[in-house]
Amino acid sequence: MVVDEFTDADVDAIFRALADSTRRDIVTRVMNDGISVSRLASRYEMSFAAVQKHVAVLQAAGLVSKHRSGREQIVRGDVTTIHRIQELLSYFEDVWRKRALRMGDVLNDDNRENR
Amino acid sequence: MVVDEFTDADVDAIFRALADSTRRDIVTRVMNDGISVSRLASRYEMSFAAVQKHVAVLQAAGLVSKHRSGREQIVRGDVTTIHRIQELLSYFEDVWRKRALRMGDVLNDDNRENR
DNA sequence: GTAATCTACAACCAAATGGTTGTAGATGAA
DNA sequence: TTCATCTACAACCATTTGGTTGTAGATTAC
Repeated sequence: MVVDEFTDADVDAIFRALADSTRRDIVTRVMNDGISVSRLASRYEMSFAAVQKHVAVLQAAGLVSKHRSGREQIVRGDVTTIHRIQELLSYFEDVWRKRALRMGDVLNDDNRENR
Repeated sequence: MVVDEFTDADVDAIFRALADSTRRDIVTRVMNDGISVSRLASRYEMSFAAVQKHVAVLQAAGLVSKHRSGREQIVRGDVTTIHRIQELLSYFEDVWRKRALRMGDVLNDDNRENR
């Protein structure tokens, strides 16, 4: 596991969920305020069922949650998980940056400045 | 596209490449110093060809590069792309954190047109 | 030279993915 | 009640993914 709270499978699911532009779009859309699945679906050129599946993938990854409101199902960004994912992304930034720096130490200055 | 330099397909490939614990492990391993594909393969319980494919996925996403050294192929973290990906991850952190702001401005490029 | 090692790549396979259509159950509106 | 809307979910399909084995080409070691 990478960060305390996440298992490898969790991280897989999160990155997997983000590896689709429609799903990335959905996540940012529902961060403002909740949007019903049907309203969401009307904005994409695919079937309602397809959007339903995308939402399910995001939900399984913990990026969004759903709650009923009458006959509608409201999708919204799951703030707590989003925050944990921010930490996850920061973690990877850290690992890469530190490792890259360590590699820079090994190399000479010319190589460092080549970028 | 989400960040200037990346197309949607680029971002797809990057997140997709990271959605596998073996590949995440490879990325962090080769950040220190380059490792040959065979040496890399010896550390995982899968065939050489399988590791070869994982490296190919990472390479296609721009996360690592390969260069020949004799009969070996050395895999190393592509520092410039890694840096751009750090910016990408920061971008998503920003978008999510500032979710109270108008979303249309932030993600217009990523949007399909509504009807 | 021959043998061992490293890589590339094709062919194949099972499972997952991303889409579709169709059917059925709740719920709200008239 | 009746009808329209929203959702859930199954079945199906094509493509991709992640793995395998096998073969062949370079390169190094002896």
